[in-house]
Order: sequence, then structure tokens, then C-alpha cells
Amino acid sequence: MFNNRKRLLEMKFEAITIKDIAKALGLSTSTVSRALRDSHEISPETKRIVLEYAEKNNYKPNPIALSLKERRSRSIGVIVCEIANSYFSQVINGIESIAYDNGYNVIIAQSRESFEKEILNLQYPTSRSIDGLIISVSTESKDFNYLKELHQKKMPIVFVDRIVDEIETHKVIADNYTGAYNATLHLIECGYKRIAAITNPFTLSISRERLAGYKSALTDNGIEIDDELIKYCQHGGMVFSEVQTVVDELLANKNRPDAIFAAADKLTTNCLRIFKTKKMSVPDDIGIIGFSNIDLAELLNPPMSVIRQPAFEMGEVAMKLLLQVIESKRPVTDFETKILSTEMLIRGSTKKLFAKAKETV
Amino acid sequence: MFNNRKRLLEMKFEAITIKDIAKALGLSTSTVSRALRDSHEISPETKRIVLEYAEKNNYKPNPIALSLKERRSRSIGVIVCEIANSYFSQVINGIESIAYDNGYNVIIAQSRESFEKEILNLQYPTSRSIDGLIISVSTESKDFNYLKELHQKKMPIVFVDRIVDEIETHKVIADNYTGAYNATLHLIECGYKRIAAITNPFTLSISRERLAGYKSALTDNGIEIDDELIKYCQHGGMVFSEVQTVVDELLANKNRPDAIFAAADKLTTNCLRIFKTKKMSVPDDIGIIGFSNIDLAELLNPPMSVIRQPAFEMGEVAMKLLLQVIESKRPVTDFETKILSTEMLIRGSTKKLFAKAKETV
DNA sequence: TTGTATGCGTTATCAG
DNA sequence: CTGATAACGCATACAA
Repeated sequence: MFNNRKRLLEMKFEAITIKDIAKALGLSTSTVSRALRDSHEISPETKRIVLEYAEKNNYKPNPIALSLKERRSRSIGVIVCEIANSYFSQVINGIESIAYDNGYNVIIAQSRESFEKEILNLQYPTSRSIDGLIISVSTESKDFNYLKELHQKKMPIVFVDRIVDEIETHKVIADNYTGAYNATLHLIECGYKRIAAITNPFTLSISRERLAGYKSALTDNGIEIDDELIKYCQHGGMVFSEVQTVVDELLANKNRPDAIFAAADKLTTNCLRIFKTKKMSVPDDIGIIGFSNIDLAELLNPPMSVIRQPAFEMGEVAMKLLLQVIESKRPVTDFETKILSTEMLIRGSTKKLFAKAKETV
Repeated sequence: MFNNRKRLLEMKFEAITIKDIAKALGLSTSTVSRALRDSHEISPETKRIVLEYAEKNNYKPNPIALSLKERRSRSIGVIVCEIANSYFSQVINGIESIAYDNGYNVIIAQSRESFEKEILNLQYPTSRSIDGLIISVSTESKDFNYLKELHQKKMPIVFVDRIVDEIETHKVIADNYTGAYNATLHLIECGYKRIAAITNPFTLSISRERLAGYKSALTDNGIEIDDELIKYCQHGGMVFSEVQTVVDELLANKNRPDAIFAAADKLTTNCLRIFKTKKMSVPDDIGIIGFSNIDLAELLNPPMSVIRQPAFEMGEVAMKLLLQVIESKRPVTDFETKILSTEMLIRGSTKKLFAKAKETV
């Protein structure tokens, strides 16, 4: 490739700058700048001329130059494990909507449940091109030093869903404990006795919270907790075979579970996929309930009930909190944890079972 | 709020700059800059010192300053109507994956099917803070002058899915014609005679392509096209009531259709939702097939078949094309339109009908 | 091999 | 009311 740089410059559109306006109008750049910002110390006549010329030539301030000067980019970073996950895409939807209303850009990156990618994603934009960060940590992440450092350096951070307890900043989560408790309770009320749980690694806050709810529901109803019925998926269900393995283990159990509680979106989806390939009907062969935010779920009369998180709202709340910090309407020390309620959608065959169970009472 | 600006400066972390390193080491900024870039004209000793100091103090170049200097931001813009739509979230997934591999940031904005928002979203980042744009136009957009202007100004643009014919640039689409043709054919083969179509406005390329496929399949099989059976949703199904209205119109038809072809993700989903509220079972009362990329669809033994677009791949291809243009590995005049195949997933009751139809042949 | 000066586009400070 | 100058952080042409 020959003189690439020069060619680039030739080809690329050169937008009009303040300097161009100044030259064309025989003014100084500072006058033009002030006129454009409608400063009171500029004569109406000059203002008119400048504004007119700017309008006609479609002048737009260069956001990058502004960012350099103001040391703020008016953009925020969002890191989630996966965009094409209905829960996270709904969260992002909420974030974007508030960001848009406030003139902020949203830069998105996926960790794909990999700690390494999370760090890499953090590094570049983090250094100085984003004003704040909304993050849901990956299943793989155990070492949060990088985030801690960032936080100490005063980067505004808001955690959504998968939070880090040790870092004191704003957090937005669903009421995972209650959600899991009610889900497990529902299975119990349907008549199931041996209820297994498939969950993400214990390193994730959501796993701990949901597992606690699951356990409480069991003990509150006089069912003993069997650790053999609790299975962890290290990669959060990103690797299909992983879910397959734990399900196989469960089904091979001498004392096979009669129901499963899936503690995360991806796990729920993959569980269903497995039962499909095994040609097992759910919940005739096995009862199942899981966290899920997939849109179509409620439409297709699926064979299971789901716990749904207020994803869009969580995104909105997270972005609002982040804005408060960025625009320092709120000191960094005054942080809070917002807990939003989950919703349980009871339907399909579980519903019938549930009704039957109620009848016999 | 008192001296906000000053407070901001105090609070905000000031990252280390080249200037700081130079001062600390008693060197000039240019020497430091060159040492960091591993220039050959710097002595190994100096390099070592600089690199060591930079490492120790966790120096990171300021991306914004770099952008200003190099007149490129290493970030691209993506505009879709809705992120929380499984098709688009999968496209974005593909875009992000290629962008990440090449060190690009992805800035996302939603038009929410509104032309006004599309323009507004375009304006800010477009001016100079993105190096390229991937866009899927909104249902509302009829006037593409803004995009044309952008294109003339040499902003690299790639269209995905919903393209603009008049603008000569790279385009990535699914084979909508064939997808719609096969979908309609499938309904015909299932024994349906009066097949309605619910579609987005004709202004969208996908609507035109899909409707053409639908019509061809009908005429090829000796079925007359009935314009009363073709219904348009001006807001692309974003407004639920809109879909409800057209479905009601169809069902109120003296000569009621026995099947429906839904020509877009959102329309398919909302059709199902309507039949659910009407307590109509699909396809016992009415046959239905539609475009849909929802993940769970294949898992729940849904009552319908779907046409699926290769969303992730479309995103990947779009980003690769965009990179070629941005890094001028390819002249702007040499553009191409990539057409990727759709996939039809036949299942549920439609499958049984289909099998029965085949038997009787 | 290193340093000085300049510019990227903008705004703020100070001077006129 | 307006203009010259410096600065934001970095890279590079030119000097030494």
C-alpha cells in the first residue's frame, strides 16, 4: 500500500471547524467560539453573521476536541458477558434510553464470561475515554483488583445484577433471594420432593443469593438439603456441554431428582435444550423452573414457569445512578444498593400441577 | 451547587501523561513518546528507563488525545431500531466480536423505529467521533438525505438488513425473497389456501423483498393474490395495538384467511401474543409462519415454524466490510451486497400438517 | 540519540 | 466587544 496516510487524508471528509469559520469571516477563533456559545459579550450583529455561516455550512463542534478540553467524553462503558442474551439486551435497552435522554453515548463490550476479556475490555476505554462504567462481572472473575483500582481512581462504577460485594459503589440487583425462594416453593407446592439446583459458580453474587433462597425454601418446608443435587456450571452455561454434563450427573443419580431449579437465564435455556434432545417432556418427566427473561416464553405455553427480572428497569436505574455520580450530584461515598422485585410467571403444565396440589389441600 | 467544576477536577482521577513521565525522568516529551512507541531512534538504555517507569506507574495513552491527533477514534457507531430484539442483539454480537478483535469500540444507539431519533442519533457521534457506521434503518424513515449526505462526506457506512437502495455502499442482507417464498410455500404445502401477510411498511427494503417472495409463491401455485389479505404495520409492530388492529381486520374479513405469514420478528411475536389473548390455538384455528430469531423458539415445541436469519454472521460480515473501508483497504467505489441464506425451521403442529399433506400426495 | 516547536479543535484567560 | 495566547495529551517534522 503506497502513501496510505496521505491517501486517507485526501479521501476523508474534513468537516468545517471554528478556524474555518473565523478565516472565512475575518474574525478570530475565540470570537467565533463565543458567538456559537451565545456568549453575552458578543455583539448581536457578529453573532448573527457567525450563526448564519455556521448553519449554512453545517458546522458541528468536534466532540473529540471537546472531550480533550473538558476531560469528559460524554460516553459511558457497558460490560456484560453477552449482548445476545435477552436479559442483558433488556438491561442495555434501559441504559441506552436514559443515556440518550441525557446526551450520553453508550459503548458496549462483551466479556463472554471470560475474565481475560473483561480486563482487556476494561483497559482501553477505561483509561480515559469513558466517564463511567456499568458492569455485570463474568462468571470467571475472581480477582477484582483491577476494578478496585479503577474505583479508587474515582472512575464512577455501577454494578448491575452480578455485583462485587467488596467494592463500595452503587449496585442494582433483583431480589434474587426471594425470587429463588418463591420458585423453589412453587415446585414444592406442585408436589416435587427432590429438587435439584443448577447454578453458576459461587463466585457470582447472583449464585450465592439465589442458592440461599433455594435452600431456605427447602428447609422451611422440612426438606433436607442434599449437596449432591446442587450443580455448578463454571462457564455460566456458555459451554453447552457443561450443562449437559451436570444434567446427566443428576439424572444418573441413584436417587434421581424429580425437579430442577435453574438459577440463571442461560442455564434455563440450555436445560430445556437438553431435555429436548433427550426427548424428555418437561415437566411430565421432571419438573423445572428457572430464571429467564426471554420474550417469547410467555407466548408459547411453555412447559415451565419462570422467574423474570425487571431487566429494562434495572438498566434505567443503573444509568440514573451513574449519571448522579458522573455529574457529581452525589458524593462518591454516598452509595446505595437498589433491589428490584422479580416476578414469577406460573404457567404451562406446572400451573396444572399447582392447581391440582391446591385442590387436594 | 457550589464550584462544581473545581470540585470535579479535584475529585477526578488524573491519570499519568507523557509529560509527567518526561518531567520525572528529566527527558523531553518527544523522547518519551518515541521510547514508548519503541522507535529505533532511541537508545536502548533510555527506552528501558522510560518503559520501566511507564509500567510501574501504569501509564496508558489517552485515547481521546490520540483520536484528536490521528483524526480517527477507533470506534464505530451502530444504529438499530431496538437492541432488545433477538435478531438485532445477535447482529450486534457479531459486530462486537469482529470489532473487539480489531481494537474497535462499538457505540450503540436505538432509533426505536423513529425517524427523528435516527437522525438525532446520527448527528452527534457522526460529526467526527466515529470512524464508520453500521445501520439498519427505522420503519419510519423515508427521507434518506441525511444518510446520503453523510455518505457523500465519505463516512464509511454499511447497511444491515434494512438497506437503502439509493445509497451505493456495502450492504449485508438475508435472502429475504427466498425465505419468504419458502415460508409461503410451506403454508401452501400444509394445505392452506387463503394466506394473509402482515408486514412492515413498504418503505423498508425487507418488506419489499419478503412481500415479493410471498407473492411469487402464491402465483407459482395458482393462488390469486388478494390485496385485502396484505396488511401493513406502520410502526413495525413496536406498537402492539397496531398489530392487533390488522389481525382483527383479517379475522373480520368475510372471507377469513386460514393462514398468516408474518414478515418480521416483532410482527411474529406480537401475532402470537394476540392469538394467545384471543385464546386461539395456533395453527388449529389459523396457520402461521413468521420471521423470528428468538432463541427459545426452537426449544419449546412452539405451534409454528419460523424463518431464521443468520444474524450473528450478518453482524460479522458487516463489521468486516466496514473495516475494509475504514482502513482503506478497499476504495469506496468498490462496494458489494452480501446476501446470506435464511433457514427455515419446520416444527410443531405445522410439521404434522406438512407430513399429512405429503402423505396424501 | 535527543530536544524544540507545531498542530489536531476547542475553550478560557487575559489583554486590549 | 474582540483578539492573541495557552492548554488539554499526543505525535512528528525539523533542529541540534
